[in-house]
Amino acid sequence: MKMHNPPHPGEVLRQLCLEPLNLTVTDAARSLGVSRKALSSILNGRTGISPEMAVRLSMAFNTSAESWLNQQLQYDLWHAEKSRKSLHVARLSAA
Amino acid sequence: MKMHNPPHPGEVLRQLCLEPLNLTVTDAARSLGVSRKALSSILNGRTGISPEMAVRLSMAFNTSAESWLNQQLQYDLWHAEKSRKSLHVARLSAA
DNA sequence: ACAAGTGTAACCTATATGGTTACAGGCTGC
DNA sequence: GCAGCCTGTAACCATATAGGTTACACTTGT
Repeated sequence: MKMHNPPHPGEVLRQLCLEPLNLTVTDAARSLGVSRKALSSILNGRTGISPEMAVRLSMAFNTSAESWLNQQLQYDLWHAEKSRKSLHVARLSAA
Repeated sequence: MKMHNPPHPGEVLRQLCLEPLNLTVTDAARSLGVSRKALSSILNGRTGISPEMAVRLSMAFNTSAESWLNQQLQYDLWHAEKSRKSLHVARLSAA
């Protein structure tokens, strides 16, 4: 049912990529070709994973770009669903 | 392999939701609770599907918000992959 | 004490979403 | 012909996001 608060992709990135390799934020950012601030912002849940960042992560960690964007999608969607009740939309489909 | 240029979600929206119900852009926008310009911009591939818009579509057409965002993800990712070669990223993982 | 790593604030930029208004073109019916 | 409706879109606005640089304070290890 996927009803639980999905973690921010930044948490996953830190736990699954940086920590196992004992990478510092500074070093990882340098390798990714982004600023230390950009990576820190993701790791601390302040910024989402952009399509370009997903491609960078896939290159550096030999993973799937789609999986990163999918985690971001789940995270964004979960928060968007919280405002579902406040949107006034008329039903147009059959049922 | 999903290697083909994915269609913009706006095309799909028009063909699968508006046309079957004989909905005008004006009427659909009113029902969705957004401006006619916002919907037109999506239908013509100029704007992506935002999380909030995905929830609106799911309410109006009794569909899954996730499916709309997934289509958007595929579309965005396909374009982001095109710049993969121009990004300088150092490999950090094992292989 | 000093160096390294970290989070983050302040500032800049570019881009994206979406609203309102207004216009021009295409139909359709009278 | 003309009125009415639908459409795309331009111009303008506000807001939010992503990312860059610089600088600062804090913590930790040597």
